[in-house]
Amino acid sequence: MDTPERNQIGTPISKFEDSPVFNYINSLSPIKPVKSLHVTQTFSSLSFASLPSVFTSPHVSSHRESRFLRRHSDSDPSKPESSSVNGNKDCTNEGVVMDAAQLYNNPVELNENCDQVISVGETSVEAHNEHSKFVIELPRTLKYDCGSPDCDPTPCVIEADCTSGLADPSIVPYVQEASEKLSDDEEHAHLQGMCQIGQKKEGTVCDWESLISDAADLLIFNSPCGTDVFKGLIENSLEPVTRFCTSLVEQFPENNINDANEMQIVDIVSTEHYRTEDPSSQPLEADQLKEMENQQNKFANTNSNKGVAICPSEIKDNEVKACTAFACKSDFNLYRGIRRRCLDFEMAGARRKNIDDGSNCSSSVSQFDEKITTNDKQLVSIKPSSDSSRRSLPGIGLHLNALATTSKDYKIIKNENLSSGRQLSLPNSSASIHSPMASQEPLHNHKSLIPASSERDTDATDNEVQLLEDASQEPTFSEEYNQNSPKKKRRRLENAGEGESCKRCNCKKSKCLKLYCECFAAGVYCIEPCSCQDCFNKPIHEDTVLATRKQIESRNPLAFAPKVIRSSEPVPEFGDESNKTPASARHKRGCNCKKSSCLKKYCECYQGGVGCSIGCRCEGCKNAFGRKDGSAIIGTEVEPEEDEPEANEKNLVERPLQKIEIQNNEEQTAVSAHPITPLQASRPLIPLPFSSKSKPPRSSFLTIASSSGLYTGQKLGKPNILRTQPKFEKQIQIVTNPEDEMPEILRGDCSPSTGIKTSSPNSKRISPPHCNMGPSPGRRSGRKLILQSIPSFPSLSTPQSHR
DNA sequence: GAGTTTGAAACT
DNA sequence: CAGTTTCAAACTC
Repeated sequence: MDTPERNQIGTPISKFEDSPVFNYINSLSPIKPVKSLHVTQTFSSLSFASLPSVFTSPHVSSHRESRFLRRHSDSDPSKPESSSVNGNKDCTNEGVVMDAAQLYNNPVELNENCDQVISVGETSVEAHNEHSKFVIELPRTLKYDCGSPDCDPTPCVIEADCTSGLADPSIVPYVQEASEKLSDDEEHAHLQGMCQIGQKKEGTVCDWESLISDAADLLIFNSPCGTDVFKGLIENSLEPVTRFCTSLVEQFPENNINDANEMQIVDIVSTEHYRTEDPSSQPLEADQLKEMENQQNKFANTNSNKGVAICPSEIKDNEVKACTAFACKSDFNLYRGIRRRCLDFEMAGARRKNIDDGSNCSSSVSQFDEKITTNDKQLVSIKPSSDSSRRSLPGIGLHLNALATTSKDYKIIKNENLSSGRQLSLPNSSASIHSPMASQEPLHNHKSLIPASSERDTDATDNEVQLLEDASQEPTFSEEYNQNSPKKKRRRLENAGEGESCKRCNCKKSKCLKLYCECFAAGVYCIEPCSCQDCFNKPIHEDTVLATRKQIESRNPLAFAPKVIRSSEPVPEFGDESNKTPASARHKRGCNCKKSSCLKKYCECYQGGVGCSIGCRCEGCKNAFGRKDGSAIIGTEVEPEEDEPEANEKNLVERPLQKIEIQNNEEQTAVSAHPITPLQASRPLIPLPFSSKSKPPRSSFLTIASSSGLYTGQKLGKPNILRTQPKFEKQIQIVTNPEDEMPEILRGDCSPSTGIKTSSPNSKRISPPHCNMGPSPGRRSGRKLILQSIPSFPSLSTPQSHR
């Protein structure tokens, strides 16, 4: 896959185009393969190398051009572009797309990137090469500068999205408040900018198509909703997306009520996603969603005329996505997972800073949190009132796992199991903004929610509401949750096992402040299901947690990085091995098993669903996923349960991209419904291999996948922030192909299982800090992009994959 | 449910 | 860096 891919890239796109699947996909959505490619690229921004390749491929370029051309043409007629204005618009539109991708990589950057994006978009029409540049540039911009002047306007998009995330009617007021509270004018400026942009957008009806197309892309990325959902959602969501900015702008200044309505509508969209993802999700939401849908339909009709978009729904949903915004529902989970870990602590720290500093970022972050919280409340009980309390909550700093990030996720989480969900969210404003991580913060707030939900998925709604309320009232809610006896927790975990990857810890001596603690290692706060004793891994002890984290990180910067790294590309070093070993992913440091033969979960490699690599020091390795010696598991050696997954993965890897793409599309569509893919991609990776039996991999493993978006996968089972691998796994087994496909994409990023091997198992090197995203430059990045960005669109993936 | 095994994490 | 201890999950009964 690796080396050949690029070469293949050169292969005529026609191949794919010709494929029935490709045609089918095209027919399904307005989105053109080009876009998907584009998007993916953007997402993959992380991987620079890959991008170029993409660009190089005629296929991609052509698509892009077509896409951009359309936009421009559309936009142009409708609106005479004033450079600045148009730029903003473009940014918003493209920015959205970009955002999704970026979000993964660097949510924060998105804002800044907007300008670039805009330029890119324009340039793209002229020359795709520029796009490549653009993509490349993104990473550069990654470092978020709150102060960056350029960013302010464009960034608004992202921020707006985030704020829009507040979209929930209840949230709106909060958002406004937050905006008001924001010490920095910048945020206001952003909001205003967004508003302006949104207005501009409104002004241009023509833009809709372009927007829609963009939105479609976004949608795709965001949620791989089932085809049905996808169609419907896309239509709805797209509009909302485009509207999104405008609505936000307008709404803020104008009426909350109106906004609320719109927001609801938007929410509906998001909720739909949730539904798709987790049917079991909160009943309340379901009802609400229905209502929302109805309203939405009405609203859409009315709005369509107005031209005002209400993307808030997406925003809302995306909140978790938060920043990632629309992008990638499917992906969000994965990305989250990945980032989550890396970011979590950092974010937390950042967050603190923000809080302390009261910097703009912080404000924004806080807003997110609040918004999120509000959303959650709404979701659960729809009680905004608690916000104030939450704000006061000390623990805010911790971010929930990325998983929970999106509002959807929240819902899901609630439904599924929050247990895993709570990550220590990063407080950083940037973080919040950035990625799903941002959403995580909210999670933190949601902690109460999470725990409740975690335990009782089914009952979640009522309980959740109460919990939420309680939480709002009591800062320490998390502790309360812990009440459960450890055994119970374990049981839960076990039971949840499938759905919740999130296992909860049972620490007795570590106070949950060491890596021994799965929760802590995963960057998540301990919750109810945890049976830990003397736990300090709670929002209440945020400071302690952060300090400890820093300490640990100082010792080992990668301590919180995902243990299993899956790269689409084979790691250069391990190239040979990669070939040998079937598993695409590798354990960061490699295992050291001596008695388990790497056939039990004692083995982190096995647990992670990855094969052992050269880096492993294991003795008598029989890892079903891939032996240290290089014997591939692929077909032959597999353990019954695991084997299948692996085989699938392998197959997937080897399978023609087309298939994968197709599947991906399906999955996406389905995925929207099923978080699975994302999750899988993210955490699930590891878990996947495990049979349904296999418990969800530990957080650490999950991390990679999870961080990224892992979560998505969880939808299937339970959305918990951390992982709901079990379901995931099941799905995987069932749908092996689809998953694999997704995973590949994901893998490219992180997923352990299929990904081509990337990281060397051996040493820690693995995940760079960015880590999650795309550890290795070059191809990986490319793939990652694909996966993350939009797994969905085949076209994208296929071309690359063929490469 | 209790106890054992295992290997990572932490410590020296 | 290597060896030892600590720890909690995974596993067994």
